[in-house]
Amino acid sequence: MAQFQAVKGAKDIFPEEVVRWHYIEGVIRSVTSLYGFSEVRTPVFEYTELFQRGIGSSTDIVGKEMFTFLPDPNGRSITLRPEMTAGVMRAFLQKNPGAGVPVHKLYYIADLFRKERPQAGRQRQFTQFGAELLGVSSPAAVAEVISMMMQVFDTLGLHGLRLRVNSLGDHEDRMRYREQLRSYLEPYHDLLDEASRERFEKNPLRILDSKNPAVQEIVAGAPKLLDCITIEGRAEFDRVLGYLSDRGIAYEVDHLLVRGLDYYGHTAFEVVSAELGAQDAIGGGGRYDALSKELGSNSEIPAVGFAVGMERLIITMEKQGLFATLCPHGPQVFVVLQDASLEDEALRIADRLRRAGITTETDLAGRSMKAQMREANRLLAGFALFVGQDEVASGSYTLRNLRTSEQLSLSIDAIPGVLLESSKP
RNA sequence: GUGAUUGUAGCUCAGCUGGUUAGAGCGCCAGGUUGUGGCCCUGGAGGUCGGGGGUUCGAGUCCCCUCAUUCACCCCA
Repeated sequence: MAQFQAVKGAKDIFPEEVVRWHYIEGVIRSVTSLYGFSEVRTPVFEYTELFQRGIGSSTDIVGKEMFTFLPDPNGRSITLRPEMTAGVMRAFLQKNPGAGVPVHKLYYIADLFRKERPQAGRQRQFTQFGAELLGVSSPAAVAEVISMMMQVFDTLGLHGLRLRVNSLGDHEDRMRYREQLRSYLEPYHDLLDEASRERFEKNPLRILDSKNPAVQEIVAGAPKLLDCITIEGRAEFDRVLGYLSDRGIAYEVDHLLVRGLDYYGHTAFEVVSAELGAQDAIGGGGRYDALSKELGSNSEIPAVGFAVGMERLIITMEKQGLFATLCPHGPQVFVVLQDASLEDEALRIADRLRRAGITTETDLAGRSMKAQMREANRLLAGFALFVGQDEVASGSYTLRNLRTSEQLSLSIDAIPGVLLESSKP
């Protein structure tokens, strides 16, 4: 047992896996650029009030999951970001104070921190890929954002994901619905579990997405949030659905979908993967028109966005065998030296090959030739180049093709050409 | 925060109702091939059995505490 291990809920990512991240990040960068989104990077910490105001102090995230600290005795409380939307909006408002807001399209791939108990698909430090469309939140804008998210999944080859959408209406709609839901649940009050009873007082909407089967049964007959929405709101939601159908994006309207963050309103959505176990949401998002004012802007900036959990994405892709094509490639050549006295010569040759643009490795540990050859094989090197007394004396080096086992004797000057030629597809 | 689970070699794991020097596979190193890999054969190195305490003639095995892991609740990506 090592004396130190990674902090609970934090993971090391080694090269074999980093390859996967690079691949996914590449797809994200290309798809987002197709939609005209540009990357934004914001600080990993923010003043704590930003999250209290933005996410809402009644949420679990703010209530009990934040890594918060005081930088110095008289300083302001600071928190490691538990999500990106509040920070991106803050950055945007800081850069564009009070300006008439044109459309801005931003995306990010960022590390976040939440002090939860780790479990499958949940870590204390995790990464989200997300996008924020600021300045419009029209049905077309909502559809655009959902469409981009789905295109990323699609390009990665994911299948069997379910997109659930719902409309949370505006604030008044929700207040109205809240009362309807309360009066519906009233007679069942004693049948509800403890958590649901508490929500009955504080935030009855959260009872809708309870995992407790008994509660789900009760909730199944509850009035629908969608039915409390104004005609205009309902029409907008239908237009979003129309755009999705139009683009061939499958969805299901889920009346029980309520997102946990306070700033969401109107359209909300979530994508779940059957491969994930209990934490099955791979991504989610919605409209958050109210956030800008909550953060002190004097004009409301309509906005839509989503976030996708990178680790959950990777788990799902792994389960679906989508990394199979990602084959590792070794160095083009491994320089094998006969004995330690030739180290200088071997390093000179390696240096020369690298300057010629050839990926080259050599033994740095003074190991036997057999061990060096095994290493070359393990690394998936294309060739082995032998550096021995004979070669140095004659100036003619032995180059062995490790795939075909063919060997050639070549002058150093001829080697780069042969290697470059052989690595062409 | 709550519940359960697991913790033996670098890795994946065996170790029956407590009984002498703790095992396997893979990996690693060396040799079989004194200048050559992948397959095969032989040998070798490597373990405070998570940590602490207790019961016992005797504990990897039983009890308590503790730390860590994993999964679930909660919540969310």
